[in-house]
Amino acid sequence: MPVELYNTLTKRREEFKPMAPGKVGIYSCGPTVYSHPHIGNFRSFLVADLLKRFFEFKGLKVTHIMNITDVGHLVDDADEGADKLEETARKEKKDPLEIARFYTESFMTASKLLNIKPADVYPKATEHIQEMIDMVKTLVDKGYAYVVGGNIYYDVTKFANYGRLSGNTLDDLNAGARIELNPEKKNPQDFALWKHDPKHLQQWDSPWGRGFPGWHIECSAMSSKYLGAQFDIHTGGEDNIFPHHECEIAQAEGASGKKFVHYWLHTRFLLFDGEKMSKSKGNLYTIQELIEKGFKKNAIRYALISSHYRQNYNFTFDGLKAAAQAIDKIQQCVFQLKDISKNKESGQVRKELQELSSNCLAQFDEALSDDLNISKALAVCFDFLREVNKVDDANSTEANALLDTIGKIDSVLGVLEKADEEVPAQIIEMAEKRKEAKANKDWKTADAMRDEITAKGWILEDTPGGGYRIKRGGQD
RNA sequence: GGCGGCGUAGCCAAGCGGCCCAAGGCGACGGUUUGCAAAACCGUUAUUCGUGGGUUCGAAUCCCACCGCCGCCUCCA
Repeated sequence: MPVELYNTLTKRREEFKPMAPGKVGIYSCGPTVYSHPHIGNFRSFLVADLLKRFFEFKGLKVTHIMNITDVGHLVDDADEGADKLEETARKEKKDPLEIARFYTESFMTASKLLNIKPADVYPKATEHIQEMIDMVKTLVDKGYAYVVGGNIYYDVTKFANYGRLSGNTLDDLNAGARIELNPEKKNPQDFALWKHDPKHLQQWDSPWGRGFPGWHIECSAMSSKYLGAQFDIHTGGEDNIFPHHECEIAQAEGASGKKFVHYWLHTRFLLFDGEKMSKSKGNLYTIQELIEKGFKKNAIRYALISSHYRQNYNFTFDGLKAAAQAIDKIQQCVFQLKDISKNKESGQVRKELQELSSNCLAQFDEALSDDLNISKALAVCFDFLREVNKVDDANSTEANALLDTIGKIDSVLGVLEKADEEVPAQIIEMAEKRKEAKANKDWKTADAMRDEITAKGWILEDTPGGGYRIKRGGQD
């Protein structure tokens, strides 16, 4: 089944053809580590994760690179030299690298909580200064860039395709006229490749004196290093389209003379309660904060991946609760199947169940192949679950086969708990007491036990065979 | 000012010319089941897709206008 993806570069859906058969190279714009990444950042990272897991589901070998920006981006294009990382460093009176390390750790922790598969390499900008200098040198040598004092600028008029990704033209950009004129630049749209500013905390030696790299060069340099001058897919948030990715293309293609990236995927912004997320509105939640509020980590993951990546998703606490319910629906089915798998005889897998599984997987594949149509894919998943729940005479072999199918789906979704949650001995004791009371038809004691378990934050459900399932209580 | 996206049930969200009197999830209501619950299953919950026109044998899907929301053009996933 061929995969179709919407390519920002061509502004249409295209069949995905990897450069090397069976292999995919993906570069994702990662976090700038001057603060805790929030749910919006993670939506974009989760889209990359979903894409990667889906390719792996289809049997492709994925090489995934995600950069860690530990050199701050400039706040503006004027010569102020203040950047976010530096700002935080000055405010917290810490070394920029110390800040970067702290927030990188925060990012990694949250990624793990969200069950994001680690990238193969997380290159740090500060560890690739030499690669950036080399690329800048090439651009100067080839005439794409010019030196003014200790600063290097990219001359956008030298790169014919500048604006192709974003749809901007130089004329339109000039009409925007929100750019402060910098007398050093030949054209207002020229962007910095290397900057000189003695006030800057992070400085490196270069052929043009001490300074620091411009905003965009790190991604061009690092992606080329780890994936080659040409690679398959580049992902990021919609805000990256311009100027960041536009400039990346100009740099990489200027330096190599080859087409840089074949497919550009951009994730649309997340809204919170219908509003743009921003610091002033106080709705920039981090993953850790949501977990502290009592929401489950897999519900956060589900909520963030459950709508199409090219659509604004309105993130709400109610949505998070709905997500938790949806996951429990899957989890419940898994629980029943495991129960059957343990307690029933083995046997043949009926043809109709084989077909149920293979149809489900084929439709799931088809849905995601359709530009990652996750809504359709989830619908397939729940339709399958309904059919499975109707089967009341499965043998253990069949249960295992169905579990295997759910496992394959979850290898992409990544929302199921790997192991059954550790239930405290005290709770199990109460559940056993209830079981005994039930056997004696002592409903009063049985109900009291169940209430007590509920009060302790757990939920006890009876199963038809006289057994029970204990699960974590809801959030809030 | 330039470029782009969106508006589908109480909420989230597919569908993008006939299979649609429109998937799926959450919620609600009724039923089966259960000691009672929960879960599961069955059924109900949009004859209608922001509004008004048009094209077409046929439109949620195409065109036009209008209204509303959002994003980018400036650090931002």
